[in-house]
Amino acid sequence: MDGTLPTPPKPRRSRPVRVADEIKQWVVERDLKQGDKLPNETEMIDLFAVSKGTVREAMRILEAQGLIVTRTGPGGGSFVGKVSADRAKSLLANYFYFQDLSIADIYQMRKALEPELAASLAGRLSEEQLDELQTLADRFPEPAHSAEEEKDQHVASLAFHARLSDFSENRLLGFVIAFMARILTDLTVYRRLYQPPNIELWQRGRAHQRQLVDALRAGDAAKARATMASHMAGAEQLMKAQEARLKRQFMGE
Amino acid sequence: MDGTLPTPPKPRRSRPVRVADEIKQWVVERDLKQGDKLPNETEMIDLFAVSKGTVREAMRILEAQGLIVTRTGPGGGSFVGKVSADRAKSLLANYFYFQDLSIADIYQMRKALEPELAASLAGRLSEEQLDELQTLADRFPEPAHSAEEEKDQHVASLAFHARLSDFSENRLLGFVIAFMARILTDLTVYRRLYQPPNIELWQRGRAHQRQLVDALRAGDAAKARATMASHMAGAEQLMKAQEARLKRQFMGE
DNA sequence: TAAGATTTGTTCGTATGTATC
DNA sequence: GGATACATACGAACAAATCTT
Repeated sequence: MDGTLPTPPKPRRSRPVRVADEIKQWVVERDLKQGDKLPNETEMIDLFAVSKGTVREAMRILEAQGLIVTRTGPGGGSFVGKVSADRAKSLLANYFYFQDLSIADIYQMRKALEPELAASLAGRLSEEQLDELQTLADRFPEPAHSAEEEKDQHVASLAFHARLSDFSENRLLGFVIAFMARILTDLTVYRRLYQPPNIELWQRGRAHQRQLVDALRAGDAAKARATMASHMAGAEQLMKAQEARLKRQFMGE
Repeated sequence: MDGTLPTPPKPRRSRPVRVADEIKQWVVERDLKQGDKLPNETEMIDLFAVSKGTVREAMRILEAQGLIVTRTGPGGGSFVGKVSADRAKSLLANYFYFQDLSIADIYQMRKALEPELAASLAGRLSEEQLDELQTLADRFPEPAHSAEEEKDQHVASLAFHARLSDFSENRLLGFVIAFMARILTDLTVYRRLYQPPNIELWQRGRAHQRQLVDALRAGDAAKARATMASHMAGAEQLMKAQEARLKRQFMGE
């Protein structure tokens, strides 16, 4: 039976896409590392037996994924490039653009992860790193006078968390936390949140950040975790008051 | 002062990249949704005053990010496309290809997130969903007889977690958990892990999965969380025995 | 089944831009 | 500044896929 295939749903990948895959494979087979040079256009044309236009489209595909970079001129060409954290966040943001994320969803994650991060960093940061965090936490010592200033304070607070995530040795944990900070920052910047700022909660949040730096300095993992957990609970309250679905934006780059 | 700009370090984005950005903006301005049609090639050429090749390269960039899909023929053209979870995972995997992730890193995350997922699903799954999980958990009732079978069991176990993550209403939480399951699956498939399988730990893990389904069915969030936490601790032990850096592969699609 | 229409897919030739020497 | 080695961009032609009649 079934002598004829029922034409399986074959999306028929175009030639540039196939060539892009072949190039990837070519790179993997040769175990090329970041910075290594790929064949130039004319060599690619011979290698994969396609025209220049097709090669170029394939290169754009790889470039869009951050896998290669290209330079013109002598000594130029295409090179294996390391995908940057920033680009990875952008590509991921494109996905969540189509999802229906709520503030509550993000804070469910933050409550689970940020205390973990805090605990794992206790006693492992250098003086410089601690000082930098201290500086970030000490910005905006005065209560906000305007909605605009309120917004700046919130962005600064998120920057504190993003910086903290940079210090994590666990790249996955750090990335996810930084990604959430970015989403919340975009949300804060693009929207006019904060009609009725809750001064008291903000003050407590800032106090938490300072306490956290102290705990990190003292190497007290348990206290760092508890402080962060408390901080997250407060921040969540603050955000939930402004319950909003995340802005759908065709984000880029 | 500064009558002349000091020519900031401008990487000079190529024309296709700029056009891709313009198209994105064009789409956002018109608030196009998934499935909406974009102008065809010739219209794009007029619209952005570039050649056909440039338009096509720009389209490839957007396509590589999953933002558009393209079909040939009458009624064909380019359409706004929803970024699939699978593609998002692939793009993210490209980033972590260049990072140095350890088993311990992933399990630090799993221990924090999977119990949270379990708790949030308690009492919220349909009979069908619970039965499906039960079926997944009941596969491989016999202890593994070979390393190959051992591997299959591990992959099946990860499939259980991946399926569980699909049911989460928190898309971010679900995505991150599914992503980790995928990384671990790839790791298991591509590597010959499991020389000395620990039968007892595996049995306990399978028992945990069944207990978890029971707790979910009973709507007992606390028990679901505790069971999952215990399960993660066991799985971590099992994996750490095979401490390995994650395979570096130029992953794709 | 077949022909025609529509739209993307692919190639080639040529010219221009850019960075290095 | 000129030569060189690359990528970049354009335009015209043709091929392939797919829908309609």
